[in-house]
Amino acid sequence: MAAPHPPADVDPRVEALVHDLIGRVADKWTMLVLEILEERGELRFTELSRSIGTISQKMLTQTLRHMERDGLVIRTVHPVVPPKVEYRLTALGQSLGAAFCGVWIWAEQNLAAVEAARGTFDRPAPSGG
Amino acid sequence: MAAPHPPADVDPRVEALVHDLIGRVADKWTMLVLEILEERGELRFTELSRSIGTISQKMLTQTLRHMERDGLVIRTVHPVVPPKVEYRLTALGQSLGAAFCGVWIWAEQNLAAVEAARGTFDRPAPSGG
DNA sequence: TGTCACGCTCTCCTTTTGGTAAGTACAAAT
DNA sequence: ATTTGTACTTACCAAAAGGAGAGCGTGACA
Repeated sequence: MAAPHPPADVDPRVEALVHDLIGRVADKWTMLVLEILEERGELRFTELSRSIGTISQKMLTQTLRHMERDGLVIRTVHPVVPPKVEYRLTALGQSLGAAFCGVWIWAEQNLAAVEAARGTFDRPAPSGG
Repeated sequence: MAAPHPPADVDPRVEALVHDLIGRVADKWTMLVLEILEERGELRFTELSRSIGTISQKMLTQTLRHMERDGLVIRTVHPVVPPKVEYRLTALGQSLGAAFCGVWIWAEQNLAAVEAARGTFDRPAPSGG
């Protein structure tokens, strides 16, 4: 009998690596960049920056570098002045975007439920008085 | 016609809330707890702690409290001594676990690809010399 | 009497995260 | 000569994350 959901890791080394990878990839900024690039195709640095809205240059650069290193995005530098650099997803990046799709959908569908739960939790304990 | 992947948010407020929720829920420890509770059902605090292995008491408590607040886990306190507290997923927690399933699978399937990409990226730039 | 177990909670400390602001290179426009 | 625009990079600083370890309450057990 297999586990119902995650295909049970037989190898603990693999499990550790997967956990590590998840920790790296399940990052707020990474997920945002992934989503935007998936929707809009190829974008320049500042376009990306404006699309996200709240990210600092530093974090965007850092996030994009990590994603490039992990093989999720392709960085194309056009040797012009002023500089022009474009980013787009690799096939790997697209597949990760697709994998996260379920989480986006979950978040959209269950936003109200989470907020309701928080409301209940935060309310001063009704101790039947 | 729906968008191919993430069902395009019409409402920017919803989008912002979703981003916030994602940021909260796509946390390393949350994902680990979710996975373990999904696989093993109801567990006590120390069982959970041992299952994860590398988490500190402080972080486990904190993670579980957040998850409880968000309606992802149920915390059952048995009034015995020494204390006995059990945690299990709510339906909401289970659905989130299912949503993350795709990400676990992606990580398992693409671990090698990511490592290969890193190797290439980290290698001293081959400048055709 | 003393120890142990459990599930915290608290304090102290280090590491990491992330924002702001300034600097850089250079061509075209003014 | 000065300004503008792009895509960074660096230095500095504040806040948050997160680990280590002590303390707590208390009943069973030695």
